[in-house]
Parts: sequence; structure tokens; C-alpha cells
Amino acid sequence: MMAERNSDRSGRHDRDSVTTTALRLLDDVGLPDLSMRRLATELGIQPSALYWHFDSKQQLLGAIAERILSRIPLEEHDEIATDADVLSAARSIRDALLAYRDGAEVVLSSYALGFGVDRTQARLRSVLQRRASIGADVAATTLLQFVIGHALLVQQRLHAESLGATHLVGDDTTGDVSSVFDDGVMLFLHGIDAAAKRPEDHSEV
Amino acid sequence: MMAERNSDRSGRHDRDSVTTTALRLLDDVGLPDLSMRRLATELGIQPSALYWHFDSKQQLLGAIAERILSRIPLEEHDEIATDADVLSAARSIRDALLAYRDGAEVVLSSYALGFGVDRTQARLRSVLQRRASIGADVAATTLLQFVIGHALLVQQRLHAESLGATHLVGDDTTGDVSSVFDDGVMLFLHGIDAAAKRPEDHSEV
DNA sequence: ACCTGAACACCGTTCAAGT
DNA sequence: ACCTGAACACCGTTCAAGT
Repeated sequence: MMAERNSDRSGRHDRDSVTTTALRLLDDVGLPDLSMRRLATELGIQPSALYWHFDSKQQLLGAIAERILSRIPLEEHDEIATDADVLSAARSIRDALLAYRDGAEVVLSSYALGFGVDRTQARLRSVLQRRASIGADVAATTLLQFVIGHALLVQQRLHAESLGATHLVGDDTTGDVSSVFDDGVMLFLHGIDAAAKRPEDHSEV
Repeated sequence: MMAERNSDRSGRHDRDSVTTTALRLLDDVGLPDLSMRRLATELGIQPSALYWHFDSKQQLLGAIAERILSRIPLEEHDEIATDADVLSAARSIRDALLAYRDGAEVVLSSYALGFGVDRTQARLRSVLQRRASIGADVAATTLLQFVIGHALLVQQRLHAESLGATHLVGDDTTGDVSSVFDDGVMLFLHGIDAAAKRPEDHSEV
């Protein structure tokens, strides 16, 4: 019922236009239904044609992941980072992951292969650099793992809700999702400050 | 080259024995190669026979997820929770997720459907209950999201390493994985304590 | 209670060949 | 430079039928 070959005016495609259509298709149907064959149909070409543009589906997903993460602004200002700065950095990463359906899962699946890692890592590290005395990269890594875990669980819940099963998970007892996120980030920040005040008391347990 | 029907001595299977074989197969070949057809071959039966035991592959994965999470000890002692108690609670969840190949991903995929949620949630909440004045469930949710994100990224990296691409990710600049985990948990704990001392100063930004 | 056999509607990927 | 056509080796799932 949809029009075929709708991404471009010309009959032929390149890496970028294919990625654009793939990203839209992902948002429409979700990751489990994003198949090479379905994407090819959407583009009005044969499935095999996709392998001229990409070596594999995994590589296509990597290109999608980079598009998703490109929403993260790299630097706003470089004065001393306030609580609000760190919070907005964390939010910008979360927002990028949540902007497209199953975005967090796509990014996760490509993350270890190196797609768009620099951007996310750099964003957090730079804002934490002039804040944490304990070690900006430990703090950045921890915060990033929290953000990714958060986004994955949020989208996982959306996935379940769209399957009819309503709120089987128990943790919606705690207010709305985004304020829990903010609280989580602030927990981190206070932890960093506390670690700066009394350092080296948490190495062994 | 492997022996067929190796999970049980009797010729027929039940839900539990199928789950056991599936869990072992998961650990051997990983989630992408854990197919219903391959599992059936491993059990020495036809693929269709699996649908007598489970309604769908998703339901089978749910059973696997519950097995994985059953490694989490529920309660050790109920005195006042020290730093070490919280840390060991977080570790026990992480260890369960990391105990089997792709365990974190399996748990994530079943999490929103309610498999084994109570166990993980309860473990953290109970230990944080008599610690955080700010709200044990916010703290538990945040910590849980961190633990899941951590485990997913660790296994994602293992996945990438087994594909030959060695250390493309940048965050191994920070020591070994498990000490970064511990540091992350401690960051949380200090944040909780700090929030208890100066409450209500982080609501709006 | 547990399983077979056959079928349906799909996958990702390769490769020679076309324009 | 970009695509077709045909094939290969797979998927999850259903369903009548067997024991």
C-alpha cells in the first residue's frame, strides 16, 4: 500500500540514500522487521543490490548507528561544567538513542565494532574532565553504561507494550521515566563529588 | 561431530530438560546461532516438537532468562547494609548476566515480558531499603540499569573480539573491567549518601 | 504426553551477468 | 557505477497425523 522507491528522485541509490531509507524503515517497523529484503523492496531494487553498497547487514546497521549518534551535539561551551551541563550531556545521548525505534539496540549491536564510539565517549568525557578529580574516564564510562542501560530498558518496555502485555514490569512504581533518569544522573554527580572529597576509601572491599 | 540427544537418559523431553540443553547450547554457540532447528537437532528431535513444550522461541528465551537469573542469591542477612553488601548485591547480578554467553542480551530481551524481574529488582531494593533515605526504588532502578548496561557492553566487546577485530573500543584505557564496575557502584553509593545529606537540591535544573 | 513429516512464508549472502 | 536473476543454506511456525 506504500509507494515504492520513495527515498530519492533519481532511479539509482548510493550509500547515504540507502542508509536514510533504512533509518526510516527502522523507525516504522522496528529492528526485528528490518530485513535486507524488505529494505530492498522499499527502495524498489533487488536484495542483492544492497550488497553493492554494504558488505553485510551488520555494516548497514553500523551506518545507521552512526546516523543515530550524529544527533549528539559535540560541544556547547567550554567553561567549567555545572550539574546542568553534565545532565544535559547525558540527556543528549539518551535522546539520540530514543529518537528512533529500537535505536539503543542498534547502537549497542554496532558499538563494539567502533561505530560512533568516539562521539558518545568524547561528549561525556569532555564535560566530566574539569569536574571529577577521581578520574574522568571512569566516571564517563560508568555514566555511559547507565545511559545505555536506561535507554535499552525504556525501549524494551515500549516493545512489550506494543505487544499488548501492559506494564508487566514492576519499576513503573517510581514516577515517570525521565525524572528517574535525571535522578540517576544526579546520583552519579554527587558520587563523583563525594569521591573527590574522600578519595581512596573505596578501592578494596 | 557431537553426540546427538545428550541431555537426558530417557528418549523424551520436558520443559526443563529442553531449557537445560538450550542454555548449554547458548553458552556454546551464542545467541545468534541459537536457533530452534539447531536446538532440535541437539535434542535429537524435529523442530516442530519444540512447539509442544513452548509456544514460541521468545517463551523459550524467557525460560532461559529465568534460569540465568536464578543464580542471584536472594538474601544473605538482614542487618544494616554496608557498602560491601550493596557492592556484592550488584556483583551477584552482574555475575549472573556474565555467567553464560550473551546472557545479558537474553535477559534484556525477556525483561520487559516480566521474566525474572522480581528477583533482580528485589535483590537490589532490599539491600538499598535500609540505606537510602532518598528513595530505595529510584536508587535500585538506577543501579540496575547501570549493571545491565555494563554487562551488555562487556559481552558486546567479547562478541567483537571473537570476530577478530581487536580492541576497537576506546574505553579499555581505564584499567580492567571489573574494577571499573566496582568504582561505578561506589560512585552510586556515595551519590546516595550525598543525596541523603542535602536532599531536594537536585529536582530542577 | 510427546513426537514426526510436510509445508508456508520468510531470512542473509554470493555470484555471474546485465546496462 | 549500480543493478538483475537465480541460487544456496538457512530461519520460525503451523498442523495434521502418528505412538
